[in-house]
This record gives sequence, structure tokens and C-alpha cells, in this order.
Amino acid sequence: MGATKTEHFTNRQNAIAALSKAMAHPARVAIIEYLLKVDSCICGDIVNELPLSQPTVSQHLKELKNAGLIKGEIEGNAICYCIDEKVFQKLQSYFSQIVIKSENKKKNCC
Amino acid sequence: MGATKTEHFTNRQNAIAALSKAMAHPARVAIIEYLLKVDSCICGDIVNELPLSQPTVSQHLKELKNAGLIKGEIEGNAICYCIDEKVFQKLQSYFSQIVIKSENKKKNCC
DNA sequence: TTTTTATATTGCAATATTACGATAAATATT
DNA sequence: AATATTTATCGTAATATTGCAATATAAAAA
Repeated sequence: MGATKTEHFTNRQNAIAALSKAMAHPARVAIIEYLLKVDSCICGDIVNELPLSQPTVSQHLKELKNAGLIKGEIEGNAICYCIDEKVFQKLQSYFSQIVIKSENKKKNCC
Repeated sequence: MGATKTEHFTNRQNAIAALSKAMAHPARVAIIEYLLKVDSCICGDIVNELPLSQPTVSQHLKELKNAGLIKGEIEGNAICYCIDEKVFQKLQSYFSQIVIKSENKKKNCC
């Protein structure tokens, strides 16, 4: 055992879980916030910004990219990473729906 | 190695990561959606609803509860679980801010 | 071409998560 | 009291994540 049983859940449920997982580490949250803060996103500076080694940061960037939260474009010998809004919109609207549905249900319990 | 270095990040970053982590498994997403769907939330039925054993479901419920996404109240020999809106509001507004800030930044790159 | 700079990959150790059988605990029913 | 029902906990195996040193890759600068 030990592996998540994704096949038993809907695509949508797996998708939300995967996006959430990408945000489930403070370093990745910090990376997203840094990308938002800086005007440009020429971004090797992320390594200097975080208390983590270069390979570790690279790995976190890879996960964010796989999840679709950021995109990266080669820019000379550096890489320009930046946020992909669309996916954050998905998360925002998903949680917004939860809040709305939850409010419309006041409340037989708790 | 292997442990997340939470001490190097802000409380806010760790908090968002912790909430995201609670939603980072499809079973927990499914639990939240089930709690939203049913009118009441007298909820041992969650075990029947999911393709997972009772101890596994209990463990997922525990994590959701620790993260503050649900609350549980003893109701006879069963337990009534239900959603705690406040925390979903936090998530929603956090991602909403990301989308807004990201839109106001069109865009020197990518 | 050699060297520097920037990023990615590999390999590995430490730790965390996921899942479940067995069992415990606690209330409800008989 | 004995039994059934409901949920939690323990123990443990399988797998995943985190982090870094070492190394690879690839473009830029010298």
C-alpha cells in the first residue's frame, strides 16, 4: 500500500487534489508570492530568495510547472518563470463554490 | 533530510501550505464534496461513499479536522461532521488575490 | 576554445503519507 | 449484562516527498 488510489476518484477531484498538492509546500507558496512581487519574472533570483539549495528550488519549480501553476521560457542561459493565471482561477472558483454552497445550507447541525 | 523546513517561511505561507495539503488528496476532496451534497451531515456514510477502508477514511477525516476544514460533533454513538466555511473563505480569498495581482501585471514576459 | 553562469538531473538519506488489518473505546440495542 | 454499531487508534508495509551534494548540460562571456 501507500500509493494514492486516484483511479477511484473523478478527474475533477484528482485535478483539484493535484493543484492543491502543488501549493502544499511553503517553499512553493513562497515561490508563487515572489513571482507575483517582482515586476519582471527573470527569475534565477528565486534561489537567492529562498533558504534552500539550488537543486531543491529547481525541483519545486518543476512541480509547480508540472501542475501548470507556472510556465518557464528559456531566455538566454537563464529561464524566465511566471505565473499562469488560468489555473489559479480554477482554484479560486472551486473554493468560491464551496463557500457559496456551504452558505446556502444553514444548517441542520454543528 | 526529508522534513519540510517550515521554520524558514512565514506563518502565512505555512498556513496556506497546510490548508492546501489538506486538500491535496482526492479522497479528502471527495469527502468535502460529499459533505456539501448531503443536506444533513450525519456522516458515517462517508465510509460507504468512498472506495477506502474505514480506518483510512477516519484518518483522512482527522487530517481535515486538524487543518480546520471540517468540524465534528458527537451525536449518540455516531459523529456529525461538517464543513467549516471560514477556512475555505481564506483559501478562496488567497487565490482570488493571486488572480487579481497577476492580472494587474500584464506583462513583461512569457 | 576555455571559463563562467544558470539551470537541470541523478543518487541517496531522512522523513512523511497512504492504506489497511487488527483491535480498542464508547454508546446503543437487545 | 451481552451484543451490535460506530468511530478511533495502533502497527506496519508500500510508496512519495523533501533536501542536498555531486554532476551534467547548455548558453554567455572571456
